[in-house]
Formats: sequence, C-alpha cells, structure tokens
Amino acid sequence: METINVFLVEDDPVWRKGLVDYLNKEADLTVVGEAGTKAEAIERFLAAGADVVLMDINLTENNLDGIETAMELIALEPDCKIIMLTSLTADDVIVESFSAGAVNYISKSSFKELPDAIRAAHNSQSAIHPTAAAALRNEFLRLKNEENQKLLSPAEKEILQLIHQGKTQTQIEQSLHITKRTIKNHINRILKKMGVKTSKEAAAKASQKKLF
Amino acid sequence: METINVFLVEDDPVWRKGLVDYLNKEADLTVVGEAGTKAEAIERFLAAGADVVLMDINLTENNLDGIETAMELIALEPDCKIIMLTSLTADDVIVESFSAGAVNYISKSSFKELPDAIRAAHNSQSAIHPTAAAALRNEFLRLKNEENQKLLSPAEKEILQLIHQGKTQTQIEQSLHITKRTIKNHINRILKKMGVKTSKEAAAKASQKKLF
DNA sequence: ACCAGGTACTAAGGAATGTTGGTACTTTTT
DNA sequence: AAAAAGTACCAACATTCCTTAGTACCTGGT
Repeated sequence: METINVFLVEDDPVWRKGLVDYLNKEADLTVVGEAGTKAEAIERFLAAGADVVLMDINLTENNLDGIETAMELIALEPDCKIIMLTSLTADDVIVESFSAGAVNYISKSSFKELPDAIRAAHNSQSAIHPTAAAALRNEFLRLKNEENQKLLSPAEKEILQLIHQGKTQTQIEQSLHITKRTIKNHINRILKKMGVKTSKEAAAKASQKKLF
Repeated sequence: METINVFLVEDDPVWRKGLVDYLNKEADLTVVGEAGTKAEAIERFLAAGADVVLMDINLTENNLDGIETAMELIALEPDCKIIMLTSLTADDVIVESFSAGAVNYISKSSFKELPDAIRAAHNSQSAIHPTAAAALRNEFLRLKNEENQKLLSPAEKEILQLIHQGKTQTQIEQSLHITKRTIKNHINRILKKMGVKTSKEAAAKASQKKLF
C-alpha cells in the first residue's frame, strides 16, 4: 500500500496533537511535517515533501491567515493538495478557501471524514462535502448573474423591460422619445446577443434571468 | 409525517415506471405527476402541485432539452426545487444544469440516493454529490480566473511582468520607451486595484493568480 | 543629500463601446 | 393589403476606459 504524506498546519496544540495521533493510526497516512504559524508553514513545507496539506483557517484568533498561507504554499508548489480545516461554515470563508486553490473544505466536527478526504485529495478525486458544495453553488450563481448583468446595455435593458410589459415598438417610440429605427436596432442587437429569434422570447428570457 | 409531492419528467417508459414504483415505496414520497416530453411537463406541472421535480436531461436522444425544460418550469414557479437526473457526468452538462437553476444533480446509477436527495431538496438543504461539486468548483475557478484577467489593462500587465522579473522603474523606462511618470501612474493604479502596498507584492500576487 | 518608490492630483489623445438615426429590404401577423 | 416585427448595413455623436505625461510632494534607505 502506498503511503500518503500529510503536512499539518494548526496553531492549537491540543487539536494538533489530537489530529497527528488520529491520522497516524491510519496505516496509509503519515504526518511528515507540522506548523503552527504561517511563517513556520512556509519554512517547513517544501522540506516535508508532503502529498496533502491539512490547513486550519484560524491560525490566530479572529483571523483568516490560513487562507493566505494556503496561497503561499500553492505558490511554492502549485500541485499541492490543500484541505482547509475549520470550525466555521460561513459561505464566504468556504468560497475564499476554494478561490485560494484548496481542493476541499472540512469542518472540524466531521474530522472522522478526514482520512477518506485525504485519500481522495491525493488521488485527485472529489470529496467535497454537500455543505461546501452549496456555498460553491451560491457563489457560482452569483458570478453567473454578475456576468449576465453586463450582457445588455442600459438602453437595451430599458427597451426589453417595455417589451416585457407588452408594449409595441410604436408605444415604446412614444414612451422613450426615440424613433422606431433606433428601437429596431437595439432589438436586433439584443436578439443576437441572447441567441433568440423574437423580442418576446428575449423579454421572457431576460426576466427569467433577471437581466433588468 | 409530512408528504413530499414529486413530479417526474422522464421519456424512457421503463425508467419512468421503475422510478415511480421505487419512490412510491417511500412512505413520505408521492409521485403526483409525470411527463415524458418538454411540452407535457410544461402543461402538467402547475396542476400537479409538486414540491420537488425530478428531471431527466435527455428527453430525446442526443439532446439536452431537460435543461431547457427545467428553465421553463422555474419560470412558471421560481421556488420549485429541481433535481437533474442523468447518466451523463460531463462537467459542462452539470454546470449548465446548476446554471439553469437546478438544486441538485444525480446520476441514474446512484438512484438509491434519490429519496434522501428529494428530502434534502424539499428542506432547502444541500445534498450535492462530490462529483457534481467538483464540476462546480472547476467552473467557479474558471469564472474567477476570467474575472481576474480583466482586472489589469494590457499596459499594466506588461509593467507588472517586468517588475516580477526584478526590473527597477528606471530599467522599465528603457525597455518600454515610456517615462518614469507613466510607470508610476500605472503602478499606482495597479496597487489600488489589487489592494496591496508595494509593487513587489502586486507582482507576486499577480504571478500567483496568473494575471499575466 | 540623493535616489528609488510611492501618493495625489490633472490632462490630452486614442480606442472601444454605446446611443441614436438613416436607407433599403424581408418576414410574419392580422 | 396593411401593420408590426425583423434583417443588414452604414454613420455621427457621446461616453467611457486606456495610455501617456505632467506638477508637486512624501518616505525610506544608503
């Protein structure tokens, strides 16, 4: 059986001792290095030759320096697999962790899942917990939405809104004090941007995706 | 015990029958409606009064109309919980499903997880499978990266690259044939955009995040 | 004291995008 | 047939962002 080398970054001595003992009980896992601070982690990481890193998020009280530390380690060794370990379940912390390049995010309360998560990380498999996945989904939707907002220009949005209210081009002409020609041009660009054939479809799709 | 009403969209009659029977065996689940095509789904959905929708992705051969159908149902009832059901595990299909508004994505081969996934969806809890979560993570990182690329202008990127190579402002002045004043201005904007204090930090961070 | 780096403005010229409207024509709906 | 919607171009003007460079000043290290 192949041995997986684990590097542990955790400031709390009690947790650290507990985790090392717990992980070393697994036949295929070996803790090859430890650190309690960002500086120690950066100093010892490369020499340890670890396959997987366990990184506590709060290396100091009320601080997220574990995320910074993760980024530094990835800068040193882009292929390293980092699992963030924390008691927090705030969405933004989860998102930032993945954003920093972590491959997984596990609550300390479910530390029993750690050995399998470490094995999965080492084999480049996914073991992301549903809670973390939900945070990723939320952020993914937020990012997509932000992108969507930029698709249409202000004038295009306004026209699409009026179409959605059932107004004809002649009525829009009167509302906005612009000629029907301009409206047709705006609509034509909207249809191309959105990949639909009629302004009704565009308006329906836009209201669905909250583009205005 | 509260009963959860399920609406099933599946074209294959064998799978459909099998799923209905399987789900109805669960005491708290009731299949209150079925459809085999996009049109049927849209027609019958509202009348069924479902809490959760199970949606097959391939309603016709070689087609992803299940995703379109999901979007239509969400347009009809924005709060509906849709679980995509499929034999495919392609990343882009998973991402498109979540993008359309689905709350979960489950492989037909793990249909045994369906009852719990339905309960989780109904309670607005996350039950996203690690495989789907990995696809979300990849897409999230791709989107973040795309955003990051847009942060710096071409001139700003070029200057940061040279700083990263260790060049001084005087050396950059000679390389790019622009005055030191322009360089200072670029750097000043870079520092503000990236929220760092020195150009060294900016260059390090930029190379980490592959901004140039 | 000098030099490199940094701050805080201002400003001119260019490129890219957005807005408006034009001509001319086709398709769809009523 | 008439009205409404849409296609395919072109063009002037505005706005915004990018690039360049200016003046004037501050800070930290040698």
